[in-house]
Amino acid sequence: MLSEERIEYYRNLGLKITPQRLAILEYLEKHFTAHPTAEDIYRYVKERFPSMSFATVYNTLEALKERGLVKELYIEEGKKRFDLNVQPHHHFYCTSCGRLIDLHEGVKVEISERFKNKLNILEIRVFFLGICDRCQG
Amino acid sequence: MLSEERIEYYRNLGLKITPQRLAILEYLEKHFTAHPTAEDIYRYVKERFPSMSFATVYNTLEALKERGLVKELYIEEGKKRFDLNVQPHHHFYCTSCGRLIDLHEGVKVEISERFKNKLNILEIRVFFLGICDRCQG
DNA sequence: GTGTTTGCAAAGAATTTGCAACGAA
DNA sequence: TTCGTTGCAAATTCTTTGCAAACAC
Repeated sequence: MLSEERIEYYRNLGLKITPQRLAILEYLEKHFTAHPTAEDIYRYVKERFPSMSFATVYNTLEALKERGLVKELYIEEGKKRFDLNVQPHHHFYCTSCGRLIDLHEGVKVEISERFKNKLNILEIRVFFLGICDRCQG
Repeated sequence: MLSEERIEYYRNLGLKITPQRLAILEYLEKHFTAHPTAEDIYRYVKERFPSMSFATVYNTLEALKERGLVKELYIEEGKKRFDLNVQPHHHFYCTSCGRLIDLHEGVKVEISERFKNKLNILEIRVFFLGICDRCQG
């Protein structure tokens, strides 16, 4: 359940707040680090809104993306994942279970002066592949 | 045109060398850093083999992947790109022109002990987004 | 009331699969 | 000869689009 302030926040960004959008936003806020696919969101929201269609999921996510509220990710699969966390951060992907883990600190990237001068780097994403703690031994 | 040694190398990996596969391998070797999509490869090879189908492109790439000769990449789009360069390296993606540039050196990643202990990291991929030299100014 | 959103169905893009004919070794 | 490959077409998966009815504001 989103607070009135939260709803107002989204409304002030120019989003018309429909019940469907509320449900999608609730899902995203509740599963902040889950990197859901459109399918994940659809399945969840469909329970409360049986008439919900994929078009609405994609429309809403597109509207959120335009306002900088979500980021699209393509991770080792031919489908989008949506990340409500738009703060720069990195990801660890478990090749065993497919889990995607956010890494906010403990990662530092150094770049040579040559690249810094040649390329205008706006964002750095580090993607780790390996076996997560749960899948080990 | 692939050399006999090169062809023998592929054959020794258990690949049956058909003319179609030769054309695909030639394309990949000639465009080593191009990160082509299946479509790119298809278009090129179709010129010499008008009967070429996407199924053959995908089949061949799958066979190459199984032998560790290509890597699949998903970069900011819902389609695969194929990288013949399987040596660990990083990528710069130009958000202006879509060009993907290989970075082999000048990039260093430091990880905290905590992550190193918790997660079994097998591969690190750094993905830079920004404006490439050609698109600046 | 106005303009946006919803949701259906259809279209589109990328990839995969089934299978008969073919061809490399 | 044998078994893997080719290539067509159909199926699948994911995403987008057109449009009339519904709804937020």
